[in-house]
Amino acid sequence: MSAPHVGLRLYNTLTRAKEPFVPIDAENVRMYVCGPTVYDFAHIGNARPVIVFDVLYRLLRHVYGAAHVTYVRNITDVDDKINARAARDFPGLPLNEAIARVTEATNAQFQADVKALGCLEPTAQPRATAHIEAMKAMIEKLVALGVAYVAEGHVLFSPSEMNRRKGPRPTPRYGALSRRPLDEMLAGARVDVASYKRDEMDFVLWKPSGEGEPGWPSPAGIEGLGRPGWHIECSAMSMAKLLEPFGGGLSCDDPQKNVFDIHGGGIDLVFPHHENEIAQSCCAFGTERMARVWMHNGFLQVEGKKMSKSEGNFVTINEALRDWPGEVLRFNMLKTHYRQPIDWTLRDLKASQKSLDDFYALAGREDAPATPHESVVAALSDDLNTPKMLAALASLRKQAMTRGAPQDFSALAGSLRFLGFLSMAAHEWERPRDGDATAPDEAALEAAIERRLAFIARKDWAEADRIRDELAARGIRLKDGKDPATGARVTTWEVRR
RNA sequence: GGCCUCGUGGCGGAGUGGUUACGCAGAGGACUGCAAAUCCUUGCACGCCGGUUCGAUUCCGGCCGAGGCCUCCA
Repeated sequence: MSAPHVGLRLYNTLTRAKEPFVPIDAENVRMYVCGPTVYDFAHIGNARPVIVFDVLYRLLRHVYGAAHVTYVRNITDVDDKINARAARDFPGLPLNEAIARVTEATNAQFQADVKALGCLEPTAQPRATAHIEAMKAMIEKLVALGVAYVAEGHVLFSPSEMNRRKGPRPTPRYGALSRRPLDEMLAGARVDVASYKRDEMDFVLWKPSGEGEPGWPSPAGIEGLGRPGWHIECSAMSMAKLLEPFGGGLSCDDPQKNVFDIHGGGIDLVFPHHENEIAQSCCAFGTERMARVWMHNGFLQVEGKKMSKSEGNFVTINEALRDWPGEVLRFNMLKTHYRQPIDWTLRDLKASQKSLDDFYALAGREDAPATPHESVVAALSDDLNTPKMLAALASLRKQAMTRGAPQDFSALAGSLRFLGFLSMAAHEWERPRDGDATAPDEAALEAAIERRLAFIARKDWAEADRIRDELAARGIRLKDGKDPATGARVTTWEVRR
């Protein structure tokens, strides 16, 4: 493995402070990020954590070695929203089949979307439906410990019971992550007051499935079929992928083995989802923490407004990819620090496109390995400061441009590749993408350029400009350059967005 | 009501107790038949009021303002 890295600092929501990152085991750095619920197209807001934690994944691989980082991003494929969607879209099919259609199609779309955004595949992408047994085992453990109880076919977790416990090992206070005292939550609670709950704040670990709902045999003590609550899914899947393969798990008494390094997600998940995950996992394992570092990305607005279907500014990744190369969306996302709110605007997208055009033109032909310059690593090591990283890239660009210096853009190219950019060949980037209705006939275009150059040679400016104007009307901009050796005019073109 | 984040130049967005990133846009220049592109140069800021300090945009307090979460949500 590479040398221990002392510079990485990450903001930890648990402590509300930037802290030096020290992995539990530098040979096995482990990160879990809450993934999508696959019931509909992912929107551009969903893309933010995917891109942000992809950058962190790349950084961790760089620091600790690619073979020493495990990145898990789950797929939630059991959820009442999925059921509703399946019933709506496939009314004629048996529900289980309809659900399978919805989750398969949505997941395939999601995978294609995030790949287009330049994201590496996580080490594992566990599906909830493949980990029902782990969830049940965890639920049974929580019931046995007395922090969860069975009522009317449900299993409920009791935060107040958790806070009453004084075991040999301290568990965190419920509410420690979101910093809200339990009694205050109760006072202002706007949660379902269901008859089977002992307490308003109790949340569901397992619920019974009625006719026409997906179901699995219930945990011990409950008859019939049921399905898991949302929160237990992540506790079980992180256990299955980040604890058990490394010697931890429900049968392991060593608390040290039942904590992983980083847990990420959107800031809206802090409460209740992550609070509940912590409650479940820490009680089940008798640990003080579920993960050492909790990271949360800020929200995204579109043109200054909260994205919503009623506002009509709801943008799916898929739609955005029709208008922009994935790398432009990725670049645009990284212009803002991940904890800040980001305003997604057309204006910024255009600027991002321009920046990438520039990078491709300068460094797109370099075949440098995907190794980041130290200045890029330094910027990212400061809590993923991507704006500072962009300044570092600008500096690399400037250094290479400096008059008299060799035109070596390999540091820039290597850094961009490391960050998931420059994945296309430069000439591919400059050409319109497949399916673009405005894609010109390149042969005809080259011929027109030749004709124009001929007119220029005769100083027939009127005819030469006429050709340029005609092309411009079709959205094609000509750029005249000089061959550095001969001084001859060299004309290139680009499609204006 | 509770918890949290943030207020930096036309815009985006870093950072710092004193020499004020970076990008886009703007201005001037070079180049060009004219443009575009490219290159060079360049103007513009730290919400308000106090305090600490030799000195604060940077630390502390207050105020004003914006946003988020507390319900499914990235």
